[in-house]
Parts: sequence; structure tokens; C-alpha cells
Amino acid sequence: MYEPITIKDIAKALGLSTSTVSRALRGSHEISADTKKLVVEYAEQFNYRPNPIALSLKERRSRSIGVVVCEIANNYFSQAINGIESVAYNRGYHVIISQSHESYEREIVNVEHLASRSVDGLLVSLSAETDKIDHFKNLHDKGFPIVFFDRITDEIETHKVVADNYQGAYNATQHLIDAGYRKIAHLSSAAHLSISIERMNGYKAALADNKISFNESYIKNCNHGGMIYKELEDAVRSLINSKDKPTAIFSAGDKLTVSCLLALNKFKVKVPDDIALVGFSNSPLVELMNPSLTVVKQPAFEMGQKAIELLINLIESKRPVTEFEKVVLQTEIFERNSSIPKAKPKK
Amino acid sequence: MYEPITIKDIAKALGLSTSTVSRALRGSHEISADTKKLVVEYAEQFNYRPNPIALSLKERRSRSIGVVVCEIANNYFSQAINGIESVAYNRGYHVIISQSHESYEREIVNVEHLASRSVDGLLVSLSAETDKIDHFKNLHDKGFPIVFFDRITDEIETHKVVADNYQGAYNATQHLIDAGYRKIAHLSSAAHLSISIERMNGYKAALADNKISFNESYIKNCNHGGMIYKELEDAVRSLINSKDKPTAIFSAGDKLTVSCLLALNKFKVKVPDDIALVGFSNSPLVELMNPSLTVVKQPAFEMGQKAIELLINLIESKRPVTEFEKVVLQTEIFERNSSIPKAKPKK
DNA sequence: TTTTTTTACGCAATCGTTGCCGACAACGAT
DNA sequence: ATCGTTGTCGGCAACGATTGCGTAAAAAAA
Repeated sequence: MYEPITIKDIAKALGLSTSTVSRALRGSHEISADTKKLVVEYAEQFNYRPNPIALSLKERRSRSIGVVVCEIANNYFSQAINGIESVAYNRGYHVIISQSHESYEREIVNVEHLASRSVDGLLVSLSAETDKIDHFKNLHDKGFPIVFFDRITDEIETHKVVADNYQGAYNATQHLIDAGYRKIAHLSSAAHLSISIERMNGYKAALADNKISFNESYIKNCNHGGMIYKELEDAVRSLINSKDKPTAIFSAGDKLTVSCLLALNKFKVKVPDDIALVGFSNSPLVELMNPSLTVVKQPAFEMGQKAIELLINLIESKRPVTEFEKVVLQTEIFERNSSIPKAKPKK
Repeated sequence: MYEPITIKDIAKALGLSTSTVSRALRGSHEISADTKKLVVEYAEQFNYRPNPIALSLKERRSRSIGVVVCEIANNYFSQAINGIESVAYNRGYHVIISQSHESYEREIVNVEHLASRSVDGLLVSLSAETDKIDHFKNLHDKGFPIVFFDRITDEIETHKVVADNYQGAYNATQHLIDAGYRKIAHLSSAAHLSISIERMNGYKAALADNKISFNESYIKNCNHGGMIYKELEDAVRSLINSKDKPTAIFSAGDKLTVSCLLALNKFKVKVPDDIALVGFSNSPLVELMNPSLTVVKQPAFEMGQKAIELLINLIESKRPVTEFEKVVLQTEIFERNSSIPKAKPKK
């Protein structure tokens, strides 16, 4: 079987003690040049690699961090993970990814699994189902390093990284208004999520600034964040069948935006002629869609980078950190065909 | 700071030895019911969790497996990873994902990093740049468990999981031929990859079976698997500018297919009127594209599941395994608008 | 009562590595 | 010749958990 060489093997082969070998390998000044050379060459020849598990046990840290997201098959998260990885790699950390699939139960299980000493810290974006956060609070109270990104919570004081969801939603809504749409529905994920609240506020503010009254029946929430297609389809159906049918939809999530277009196609609703569509999305493919989608894009890669930087700072900090940072990065809107200016009505 | 409770703490608090505590926790018959109850209740109260790192060191295994893929922001791989995760989770394994970004160097670094005793086995899909596989061979020769999936190699004898790329490519090509296209170009990833070879063979076989002569100039390879857009764009440009311009393109990869459509749009080539397009893709979004894409879809989730099952079997096998399995799963073709039957020419 | 068996627990080694302390030789200074 | 210093290196313990072996006390058998 696969039995890698250890420091003991080297010590035995060379007639030295393990401590001498260890020091020689780490270049300690207490070891003579001759011995060092001997040890280093032997180690190289037999391809010695220090056992990271033994090191973890000794140093009481694993040099790995856990990422808890709802889904990696989501452009926003896979881009964020790329950002996370790029920094983690350079700073000598492993990244362990776990998916909640928007389930509260699975999030708890994953967090427990990761936190029980196999990672040094956690990078978290809450699942859509999660409305209680005791599983994070307990860890955080014990001093376990956690950084939230994207879907954050106010109940825990720690570093946080988010996009400017308010402004992004405001811009999207304003863009629709500028294009001549006034009956704008809002399709969102679970209502309690931070991103949902902020985007909703941006949407409302844009309406208010344009003296458009807010219509409660235009708001549709999908509590499973679009994971369950039927939920989304029902929401879209009720919108297009409502008495005062909206002329545009602003959707607040990657999966929601795309699924919404799917549902509209299915219902033979023409976009943007019958209903315009603008949504949050990080997919590079929306440009190729029929019609090409106007989207608000989050700086996912940068958010991931910033989040893990903050986390590693927490982990490597000598004394307990009490001052926390909230990083807010700007979104960008890409205007395409799904929201081209509305033809003047009733001529 | 965060200092979790250990078996020693329990022993000290209860005036027992660590061995007694350990045995009590694992329900050994050598421990009296009273002592067991005492220990278990104390452990529960203080939320004791065994230190997985100490266990790893003792048992010489980490109960985690490494996944080496080119990119997780790719529908095929994120779906495959979901399959991997679903099985790993149930069998008590962690999954550590690393991305090569199609780079040979990074693949080597990642593999070394993972294999130096932080994972019990490896699930590998080769990067597009990889043409030497010594880094895997060395490990495999030492008895380190590896299972290849998707992009495999013939040079290492172990379990493998692939889609029926030959048949998938054959079907795609035949589909184009049935729709009236005969000048079919083939856009592929690096030529040496197993998937490229198999798909090329399927493509050639379909041409031959329909008595269409093979045209070398219709073959374009992107050695970076579509990671570098310009490479792909150059390939598409040279196809549409060639003397005997093809009327259809069969592309052999997720990123290639989508980028190809992007390039064709950019060059104002109408799909499918000017050039039809069929490609391998696992994106759920191709249905929404303009035009909706005809694709060959791989059973990614199932491939991931099967691959990790085989890997765990290897890891947990008592004696060295010498009989290896090659699992081949069928692809499925979804016919859409990018390959609708060609209008009769020259009327 | 004596011997044997059973019960219930502790001791110490182990996994691979590092930190601390002590040992011992060679050396120059006194 | 003695002392202190410096340069090299080994021994031991520790990180947290498991486990084979040993053994005291209690229970059962003689």
C-alpha cells in the first residue's frame, strides 16, 4: 500500500534523531552544514513531505477554511469561489466547499461537520431557508472565525462582504422606468434574506423617487430561492394572470432571472414586448439569450477575494478582534434587449 | 479563543483515565453502565466532538477525497461534483475541490498538495494542457487510490468513468446530416484528450457511414479548452472565412459550444440559417438561447456518483485491487432550433 | 477459606512533528 | 589545568484519540 516516508524513517536511515532531522529540514542554525546537506539530500531523494495532519495536530490548526454556500452550480458562487481560491492558495490555505442546497438542515449539518476542528474558519452565505442562526452564533461566541458574504445576517458581529444590493436594485428599477415601464413587478427570493430586503428597498426607493405607487400584489417571493421551479412558475403565472398585469419584472437572483425567462417563454409571453425583464445575474450566457437579458452583475470574484482576506486576517490575528469591517462593492448593470424602451402605448 | 473540549478534559473533570472515557464514549462492554452514563452525559453537556485530526493521524486516513477538475464554473463539472458530494456525504467523506484552470502546472501543484496525505484518494478529470501524467503515475504506482472520470488516460490502469463520447458525437453528427447538413466542421478541445479523440472518432464514423468525405480543414482544436476566448474566436473566424465554408459546426465541449455561438453572433453569422450548431453542453440555459441550442448532454451527476463509489471502494478495499472497471454512461441529445432542417438550396 | 473468574479500569505506546532542555565535545581565555 | 562558551545533537514530552495489556477489587466457584 501507499506508505509515505516520515521524519522517523530518515532519522533511522541516517542514524540521527528525529529532532535533528526536523531541525535540519527547517534549516535551523543549530545543525551543522554537513548534517543538513545529508538530511536534505536524503529527504529529496525519497521525496519526503511533512505530514500535514501531524502538523495540524501539533499546531492546533488545519490551514484550511470552509465555505458554506447554497449551490456551486450557480455563476455567482462559482465565481466567488474562484476569488476565494485564488487568495487562499497564495496564503497556504485549503478550501473545503459545502453546499446547503438552500436547506436549513443541511446547512447546520455542514457547519457542524466543518467546524468540529477540521477548518480554521468559515466563509458563509446563508441558505434561503435559514431564519435562525444559532448554529453560527454558538461558534462565533466561542471565538470561531466566521466571515459572511452576500447573504449576511445582522445578528452576528463579524466581518461582512456584500454587493451594494440597494443601489443595484435601484439602478435596475430606474432603468426600467427610464425605458418607459411603470408597472414593475418584483420577483425575489426568501423575504427574510438580507439580499432580498436590500434589493426590495432599492426597488421601492426607485419607485418612490419616480412617484410610482408601490403595489403589494406585484411582489412575489420564492422561499426556496428558485431551487424549486414550480414555486417560481406559480409566481410568474399569478403575475401574468393578475388583473393589473405588470409590464416589467425585476428579479433579484441568478436562478430566478433565468427561470423567470423560462416560465415566460412557456406561457408564450413575449419579452420585452409583453413583459420586460431585468434581473440580478452573473451568468456570462445571458448575453446569448432570447432576448439577451439586461442584468445587474455582482463583483463575485472580488467579493470572494475580499471575504477570504478578512477571514484569514481573523484567523491569524494574535489578539481577539473586536473591530469589524463591512465591505460593500458596487454592482454593474448591463443593458440589453430584454428591457428595450417600451413602444408608446395607445396611439 | 476557541478551545474545544477534549477527552482529556472529560477525564480530568470526572477523575477517570482517558482510556476509560474513550471506551465509555464508544460504548465498550468493559465499562460499567454507571460510568458510561456519567461520561456520556458530561460529553453531551459540553458538546464534545472527537478531534478528526487526531483520528486521522491515528488511523492514517483523513476520510476526505480530493477532486481535480479544470473548472467548477462549468455546468458539467458542477453537476458532477454534486453527484460526488451526494455519495461522499453519505459514506462519511469530505470532498476537497481543486481547479487546474486547464493548466498543467497548476494540476501538478494541486495534486501534490492534495496527495501529500491530506486526502485518501483522488477523483481526476485531466486538464486540457496535460499531456504527461507522471504526477499521477507516481502516486498510482505507490498504491494511491485514483479514479479518472470524463477526461481519462489509457496510461494508468484504474477505475474510469466516462460518457459514451463516441456515440454522443456520432448522434450529434448524424442529427446534423439528417437535417440536411453535409459540410460539418468540428470544433474541439486539445487534440490529445480522451474526450476529443473519442468525439472525433464518432464524428468521423458518422461522416463515413453517410459517405461524406472527411475534410481536415474542418477540424479546429482549441488547446486551452475554450478558456482563452481569442483562441476559439480565431478558430471560428478561420472556419467562416474558409473557401469551402462549412454549413454546420459540431462542437465538443460546454465552453466551446457557448463561446462558438458568441463568436458567430459577433461575426453576424446567422444560426442556423448560415451555419447550424450542435454541441456538447450540460448548461440548462441553452434552451433559452437565441437560437435555442441542440446539445448532447452527459449524465454528469450520475458520472460523479459512480466515480466516487468506485473510489471509495478502492480506498476501503482490504487487499490491493487489480481488476478495474470502466463505466460508460450514455449521453442524450436534445434537438432544438440551432439545427433545424436546412432549407433546400438553390431553388 | 481459598482459588478462580469476572468486572472495571489504568498504563503506556502509537500516529508524525516540534519545542524545550540537557549532554558533550572542542575551543579559547584565564 | 580549569572555566566558560559555543556548536551539535539526542531525549523527552506533547498535540488528541485509540487500544493491547496488565491488574486491582469484587464476585463466583471451589
